[in-house]
Amino acid sequence: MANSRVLYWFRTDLRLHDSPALAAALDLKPECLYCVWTWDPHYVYRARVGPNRFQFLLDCQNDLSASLTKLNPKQKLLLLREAPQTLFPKLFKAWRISHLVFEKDTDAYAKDRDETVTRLAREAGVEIVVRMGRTLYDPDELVKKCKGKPTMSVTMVQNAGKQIGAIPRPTPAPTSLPDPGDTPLDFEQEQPAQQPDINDIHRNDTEKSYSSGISGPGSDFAPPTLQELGLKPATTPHRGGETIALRMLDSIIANEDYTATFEKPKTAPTAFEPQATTLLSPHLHFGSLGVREFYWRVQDVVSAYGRRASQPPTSLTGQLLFRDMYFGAQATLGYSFAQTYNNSHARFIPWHLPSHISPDSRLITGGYAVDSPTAERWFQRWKHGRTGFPWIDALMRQLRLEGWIHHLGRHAVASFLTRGGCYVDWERGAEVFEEWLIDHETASNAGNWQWLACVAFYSMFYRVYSPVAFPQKWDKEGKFVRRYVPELKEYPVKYIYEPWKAPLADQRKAGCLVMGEEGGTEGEYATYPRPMFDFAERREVCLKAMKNAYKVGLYGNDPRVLDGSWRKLFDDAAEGPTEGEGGLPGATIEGDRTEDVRQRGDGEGDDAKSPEVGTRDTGKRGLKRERGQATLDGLVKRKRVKK
DNA sequence: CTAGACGTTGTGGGG
DNA sequence: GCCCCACAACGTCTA
Repeated sequence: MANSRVLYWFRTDLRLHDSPALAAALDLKPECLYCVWTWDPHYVYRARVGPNRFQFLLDCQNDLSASLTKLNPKQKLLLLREAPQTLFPKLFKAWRISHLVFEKDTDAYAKDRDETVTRLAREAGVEIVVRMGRTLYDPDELVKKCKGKPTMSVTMVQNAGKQIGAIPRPTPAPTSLPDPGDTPLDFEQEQPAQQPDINDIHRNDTEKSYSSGISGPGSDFAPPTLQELGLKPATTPHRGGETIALRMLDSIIANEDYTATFEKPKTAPTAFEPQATTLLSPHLHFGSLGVREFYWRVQDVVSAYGRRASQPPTSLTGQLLFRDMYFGAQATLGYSFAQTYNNSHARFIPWHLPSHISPDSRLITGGYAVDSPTAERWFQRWKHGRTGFPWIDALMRQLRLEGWIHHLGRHAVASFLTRGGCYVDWERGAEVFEEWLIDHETASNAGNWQWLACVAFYSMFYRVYSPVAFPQKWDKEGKFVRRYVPELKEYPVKYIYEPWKAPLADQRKAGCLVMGEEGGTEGEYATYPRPMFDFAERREVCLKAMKNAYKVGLYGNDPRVLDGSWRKLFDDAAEGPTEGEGGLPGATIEGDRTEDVRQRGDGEGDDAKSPEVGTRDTGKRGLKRERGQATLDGLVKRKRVKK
């Protein structure tokens, strides 16, 4: 379209190849093209994002910006430091935008945000172009073909997919780009409120990404640095960016046997350097790899390979179907997909450490009730890799350090925290994964936690993962444990998964004594914690409790769950906070927390203590899932900064 | 409607 | 390495 001035809004599509939305933008034959990222306070302060995932995002942005410049020296990614909801009306005018183009996003917050932006664009007379490119199928279409029901099995996705038709081939990356127009900033920056800042546990300095105007400290629209965000250094070896993603995909595809015969359950969660799976998940999350590019590159190898190729759901393309399944479920259920409360498809189980619920929004707040000091201690020891079970601790330490663990490793730690050990609410575990995973995707994370906790998607709760037996399927010698729990490096193979069974003489010889809860040193020896419970005993307790909760048969939207009267259906002595009769699942609601336990940060010694029974909160009343535009407005300070 | 097979990824024992 | 079974037993999908 002649004379069109197009604003291309990058979000979770940080790539040039396989982007239907970018192709649509270029189809407009724009007179000028602005490539924009809006630096959203929702992500900076109100979502759980550790330094590793932030680094991955910045990698993706910097790589994309360089690629844009390669196609046209005048182009780059223009990072604008303001929430899109407040920025766009000003920007549309200042840059005389005629079209706004972006990729469709069905995440709950993204839907709210995009509805607002769409309304603002309409009011400004800006035309909107939206294309789907994030999943194999448009989640809304999937759901429509399922008669409005959430996609709760891969079979449903496959059947719906057949009706929708073939998955489109990827669109090629552009080979040239029009110039951007001028970028005047003759308007004021609306600064967000820094509080609540649920990421402050990851900062060792002040967060400054909004304090130097819309175009940043160099006035050049460059992405910020971790230092500007006040974040501690990243520790992951996994780096982001489309260039890396495409190189990784090339090397996977080059190995035809691996690509065509991949079977997820047979890959080793204990493998490191190299890992057994593709490591492409964070690239799919940020969009530095196009999902249809991945699908078709694999599918072409599979088609040529013949009968010996593996099939969905275990094959590589099968993994993508699971991703679509979770997106389809989330698209139907919205914010409540990420919690049990008010979720029609999640089973209600009276877990320990239940979430606080905001009575107005019916959404979890980010805080939780400490119904049992023991469960809280278990949770903290789990989070920081000091359970005394080397397999679990190695995984949790790898997760914290590198931001990625193998899918089956995620199974092991999730089963252990919930139905197969601690009987702690899966929402606690999901929050830790959200904080630390570089590939965190709300739909997949919530869905997989529901799967492992046996509250949805999966129900064979009697299949419990053993922290001792499971890893031995792949790693008899315990190489993985020795890598991530180095204090056990010299332990005999016989005791590597059960160090508490090693005779004292062997412990001394290995230079590490099994004692206490913390780990540390004792004289000349290192120490490793005793196991925090007898696993066989906890397995029995959990099985009995799960069986009972299944028999009671409540779902998250049952009136008795909503009003707290579910307790009448459980024996007072049953596992979990089942005593008494009244109150919401979390036993506390907003404004009712006399014994608020504040988060003590992420440092050493922040766990393994025993807080009093009471409540625990992020200290900043999360509100993470509660924010529509109305509440977002409330969080935006009206302080204006002249640029 | 029912019956039976199946469900990406359990464990422990046996062949 | 592969298969089978018992354990005690869930929901979904298909015939």
